[in-house]
Amino acid sequence: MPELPEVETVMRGLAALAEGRTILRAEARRPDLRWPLPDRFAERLAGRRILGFRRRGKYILTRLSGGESLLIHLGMSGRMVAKPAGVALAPREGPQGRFSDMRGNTGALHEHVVLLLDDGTRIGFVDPRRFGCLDLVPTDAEESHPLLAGLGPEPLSDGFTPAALSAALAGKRTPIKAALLDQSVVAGLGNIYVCEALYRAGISPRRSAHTVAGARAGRLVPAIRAVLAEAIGAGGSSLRDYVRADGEIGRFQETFAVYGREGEPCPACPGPPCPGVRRIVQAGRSTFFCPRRQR
DNA sequence: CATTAGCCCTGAGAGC
DNA sequence: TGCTCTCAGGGCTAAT
Repeated sequence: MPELPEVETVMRGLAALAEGRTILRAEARRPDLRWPLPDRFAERLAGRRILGFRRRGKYILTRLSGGESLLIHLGMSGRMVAKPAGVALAPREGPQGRFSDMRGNTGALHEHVVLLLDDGTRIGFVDPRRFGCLDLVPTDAEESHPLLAGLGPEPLSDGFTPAALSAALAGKRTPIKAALLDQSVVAGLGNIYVCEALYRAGISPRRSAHTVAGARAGRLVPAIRAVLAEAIGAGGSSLRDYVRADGEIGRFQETFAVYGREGEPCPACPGPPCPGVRRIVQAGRSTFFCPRRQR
């Protein structure tokens, strides 16, 4: 479930491995991702130099020579699995399975796209559920891409202020939980970090979005910032491995106060009268919160 | 226009 | 042991 911190971590890992390198060859093994790969995708990548990386919301933008950028979205289950130059891809156990192509290269099952770099690095886009997508976009028009055009402010940027958030929430009658998942309100939050940020800010996920203004918005903005910054700083400890050869999935849930902790004591007010962490369903998705601390 | 339900997809885990 | 069922959810489209 890559949200902003995981995408940031993956992007940094890719940058360390691939910035300045040239794509010798690309393979499109399965074009039917969330949207079909663009025409002649693999051919258009070959020979390009990788100039730099940036992140926008949950999207990675890879600036290439020739005036185009590679847009990457990891969806729900997407990973970038990299084999650094000169390192053999370690055999891997488990349900991911393995395969060998006709050249003898091995990779994980569901490896839909492969980039081969000029120093021998091999980067695979692996996405079992295929909710992710890849596209090519003119670099000078990245922000006009249909998937990026409607995104709200970056939560870690200066533009994300309590006043800006209040303005974006004004008139919205939906629960604040649903509003924060709306990428046009703020870009990059997913279910986990919305739950955690609302907990830190002491705001009920059921509260009508337009009432989050003034002091509440003043608490929520720094709460969002803090939880994202901590998650990034924690190494995306869960997902730093996503860009490693072994594709190991790290620890995840240990750092969370409420997410996935239904029935457990609230970290801030353990014991009665606090009923502990509750789970409700909003817009078809689980919300975890402390009903005593969050109002 | 605002909001919600449905859909896509596969693996993990629970229950029988 | 092995099957079936439920859940996970990002972001779109269709329906309300």
